[in-house]
Amino acid sequence: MGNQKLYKGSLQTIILKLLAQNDKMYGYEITQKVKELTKGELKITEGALYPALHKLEAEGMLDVEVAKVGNRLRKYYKLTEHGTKETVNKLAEMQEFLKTMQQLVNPKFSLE
Amino acid sequence: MGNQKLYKGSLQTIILKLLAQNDKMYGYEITQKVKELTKGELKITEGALYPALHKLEAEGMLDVEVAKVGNRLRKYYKLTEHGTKETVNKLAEMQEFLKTMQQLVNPKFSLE
DNA sequence: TTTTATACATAAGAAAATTATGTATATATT
DNA sequence: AATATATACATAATTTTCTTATGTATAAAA
Repeated sequence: MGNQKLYKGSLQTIILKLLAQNDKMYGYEITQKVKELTKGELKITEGALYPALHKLEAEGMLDVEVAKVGNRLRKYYKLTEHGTKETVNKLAEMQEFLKTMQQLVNPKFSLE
Repeated sequence: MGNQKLYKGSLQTIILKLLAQNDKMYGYEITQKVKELTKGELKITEGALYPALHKLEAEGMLDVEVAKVGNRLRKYYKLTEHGTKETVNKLAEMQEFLKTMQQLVNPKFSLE
């Protein structure tokens, strides 16, 4: 996990993708889900997550719904219509980025 | 090219990889090579490149050799022994990052 | 002759994270 | 019963890494 800094710039896309496949999620749940899906490779910190969620909400990509579970509160986030459209774009951009980087760092490329 | 910010954090690795396969290169050459290899997808700006080269040099990853071509100067950079070792690590980290991100954003993943 | 390309560099500012800190409840461990 | 860990939110200070703007200078092309 010395590659945490490579994830810089991809947090928004990760959040949007998770919400696209899970309908609604709350912050803490997102951190746990990412840890699980990446087998501990990526640990989203609260200092990164919450500001990112607030920003996505401010941009109209997410709607919030506060729920009380026991005596503790949760903020459930879900994609707005706009957010759903943007998710498609962000995922396409991510795929292109991954493809380009793969070509750049692929050992085979040195044989050209 | 709305995905320039996804490249944040990967510049060092890109530079090292290019130097691993080209022995020695100068700054401007690197910007052109990246533009060519990525078909214009990624344009490295001077404001990002030169500080990055200076940092790699300060860290003992690169050696510099100044050359005069015509009346203009070039600074050729090449990997040090330490830089060569670090390149291997950085490339491994990059591969792991790409693999993880691929899994995270892969549409198929939503079928689990 | 004026624009574009080559070739370096740095400074100001923005974006996105890390690290540290804070509050509070719930559960597990000793 | 006491303490540590997990759950759940949040923000502030700082750092990293970039973009944008600016500067200098030579060479080639329009």
